[in-house]
Amino acid sequence: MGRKKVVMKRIEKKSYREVTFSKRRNGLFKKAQDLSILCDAQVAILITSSGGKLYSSSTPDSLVKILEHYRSRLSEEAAASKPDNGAEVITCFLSHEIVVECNNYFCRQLEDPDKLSADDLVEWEKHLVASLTQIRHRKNQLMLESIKALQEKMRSGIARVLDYTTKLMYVKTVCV
Amino acid sequence: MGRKKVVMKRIEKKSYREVTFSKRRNGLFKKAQDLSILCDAQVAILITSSGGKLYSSSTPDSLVKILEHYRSRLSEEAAASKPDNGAEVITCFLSHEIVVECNNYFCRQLEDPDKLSADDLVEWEKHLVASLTQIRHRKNQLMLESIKALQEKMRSGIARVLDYTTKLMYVKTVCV
DNA sequence: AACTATTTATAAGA
DNA sequence: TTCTTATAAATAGTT
Repeated sequence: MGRKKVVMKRIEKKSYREVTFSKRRNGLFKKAQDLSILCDAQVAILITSSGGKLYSSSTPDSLVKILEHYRSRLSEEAAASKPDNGAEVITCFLSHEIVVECNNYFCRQLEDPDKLSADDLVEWEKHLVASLTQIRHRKNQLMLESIKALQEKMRSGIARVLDYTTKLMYVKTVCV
Repeated sequence: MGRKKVVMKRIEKKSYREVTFSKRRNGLFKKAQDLSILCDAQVAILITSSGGKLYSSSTPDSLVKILEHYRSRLSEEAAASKPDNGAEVITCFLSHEIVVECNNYFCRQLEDPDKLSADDLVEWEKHLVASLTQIRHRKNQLMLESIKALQEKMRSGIARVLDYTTKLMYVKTVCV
């Protein structure tokens, strides 16, 4: 959008590059805000210039909120019986599992590069979705088991103490 | 840019809103990429739709770095005052982003199969390993914290019971 | 998912 | 730097 069509390539001259950076950065932020208003979405943009300066279109809080939202969605299935740090732990575990699968898949592709077709990508997507479902299911199972085990531990621990106490009190009562 | 000038206000009709969201989201991502190429900048965008779906785009391999940078700043600022939820949130997001990048990477390879060189693969592997290490580290940290918290809970629970028992026994002893 | 009339963004010039 | 303006690019409404 200008007097001439721009070639998509790094602008070599520093002063031109900086002017364009400033203009387009503002344009991007404006478009982000429009999108946010029109479509009722939350948008966060982070930019680092080649000089290392950091620009952001949203307040730090809003970025955290967006990420927070994402996290709560990830662990929403566990929301009902959420222990202190359990959700975070298992969320990270889940991510770990995906990374491992990702890695394995990549290694398999390496062995046979011809296999990297569109059909394979579709399969890969299916695979990811299936894995996610499976992992979420397992995550829930593990969390519930973990919670039950801990509850049981606490209950039996306290029961033992109470039992001991009762006996002790009985003895005391009888003997005193 | 269209048949009519748009009023800057939430689009009420859901189907229109979704179409506009999709169009403008793509537009925003494209502009981000253009900015990145022309001005040699790193750009990361995070969007959550009103439906709660998460979208993100970033210049290759940069979102992780940008978020990492952001996270370290967040931790510095929050270190003195409040416990840092942002770090955890972003750690989880990082994991998500790895999956997205994996996907994106595959897509990029598809477009230009010649690019699938040994060097690229080595770089990618390094990247994955680094992410994995980071996530494992965080996972361990969180698990340890979780275990400590639970141990503390059990200890204090049993301590309360013992304390109560001691008092009860004292009363019994005194009164009987 | 395409198309196209318009609006919007912006490259170059002042 | 900021403004102006010709033109490229994005997209709202339509098909």
